[in-house]
Amino acid sequence: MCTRSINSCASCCLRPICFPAGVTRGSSTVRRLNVTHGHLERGETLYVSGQRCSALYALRSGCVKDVLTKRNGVEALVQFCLPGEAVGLGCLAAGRARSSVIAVAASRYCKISWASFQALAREVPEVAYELVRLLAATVTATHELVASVLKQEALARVAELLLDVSARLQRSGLDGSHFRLGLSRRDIASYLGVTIETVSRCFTELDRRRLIVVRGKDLRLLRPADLHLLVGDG
Amino acid sequence: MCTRSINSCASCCLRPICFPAGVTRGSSTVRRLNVTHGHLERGETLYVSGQRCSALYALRSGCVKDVLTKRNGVEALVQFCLPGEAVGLGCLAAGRARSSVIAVAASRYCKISWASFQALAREVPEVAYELVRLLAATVTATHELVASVLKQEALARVAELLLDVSARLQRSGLDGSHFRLGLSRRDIASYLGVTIETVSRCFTELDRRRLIVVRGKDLRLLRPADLHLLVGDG
DNA sequence: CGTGGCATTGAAACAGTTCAAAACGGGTGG
DNA sequence: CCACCCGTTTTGAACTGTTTCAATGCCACG
Repeated sequence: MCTRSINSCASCCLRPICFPAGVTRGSSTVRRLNVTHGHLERGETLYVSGQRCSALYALRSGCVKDVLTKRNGVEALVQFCLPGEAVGLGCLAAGRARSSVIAVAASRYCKISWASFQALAREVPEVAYELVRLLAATVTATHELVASVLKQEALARVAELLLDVSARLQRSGLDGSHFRLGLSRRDIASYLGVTIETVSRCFTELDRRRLIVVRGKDLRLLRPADLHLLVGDG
Repeated sequence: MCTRSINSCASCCLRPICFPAGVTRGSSTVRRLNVTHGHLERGETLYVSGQRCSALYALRSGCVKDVLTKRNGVEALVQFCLPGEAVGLGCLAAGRARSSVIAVAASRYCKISWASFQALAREVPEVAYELVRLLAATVTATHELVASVLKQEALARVAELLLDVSARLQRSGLDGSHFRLGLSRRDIASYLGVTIETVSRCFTELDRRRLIVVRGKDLRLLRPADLHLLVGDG
């Protein structure tokens, strides 16, 4: 991941919004959404916590992380996005971002302003329902991942993360068995709730067991079935 | 909590949907939503995983838990709802529930079918945006709680849970400093990703430190400020 | 008044953290 | 193009918190 790119809207999760099913007006709906494009270099931010922000973003390529800073200054990586995925839907809650979105690799994205979205939704109610569906899916996906991660040991947490990334890449039509994970060990550690040393040891152990091949950030899943076994997905 | 009840729609999180701001048609909108009521005895289910289900639910009283069962049979409590909160919004993603909702105390609820919701949303687009807002708020709240819980030790996790419950009860106009937590130790342990023994020891320890008073499921928060200190909300 | 589920407590085993040091890797400047 | 340097990653060893296993206590219910 994070080096790959989706090359069409076909596998983008905002597709149901840009190209609502049953609306045969061709590209007229997407044109009315005023989709703008942008790109971020590694380390640049899409928006930062506290900033006014109401828009839909979809990642076209690269990888961004969603970082939450607590009052005591502790940072936590709460989410990361791969090509084809929606970014930072949480900011729709208050119109003000509660977390910062930072590129961990050079990235390109699409942006739909909330005003444009509303304008289209007024004429085509289905697009609003699609957004509801997308958000609900985000909720369930988060719940499932958390439930899995929270009650497993470190090795299984790392395996879970890899399988999650793999499945998400495949959903976007990318290679799920061999990818570059832009997140640093620190990012992964924060996301999984363990220390960077533990993450490193887990990668080493999974490699030693021949379940994956680790070469820095380049990863190859050798035996996904055994990884699933490890995380208890039987 | 869980014995209390909200006695009006004023503090219900579906209020913006049932009574959209700016719509002065009085109760006509809520009437068109065909809100139905129901109640559950302790242990009864609102719906179970796999069941067709597309509706908005709001809890009026009691307490329900949202349980996710993995393929290997392991269950995880991914969420629980207090009076005034929306239940199981995740099922809107696929129209089929991926988790089961079970009452941990006798509960009453309101139900709005998806069809009724759509019918109203077609005329009053704002209600769709309100649902989007509600879902987005769920996403951020989940992220914040997970980020907090995942990287803290057991004692802080329990403290975090208590503060979360307290804040949510207050948001619904209920007493946030003295409540009955319907969840069993097993439920809490599952939710926090620790064992029941650890949960028990944490309650004992918080009681010993005079931060809370524990009498079974009846809890009293004595020094919320110190609890916040403990979880790093300084 | 027993019975069974739930909660608490204790002691030993273990996984993960912490602290410290060495190895690696990517970028810069000579 | 190589040497150097900084930040990141890996590895090691001691320590800490959590789990595990086992026993006891408690309360509701039949």
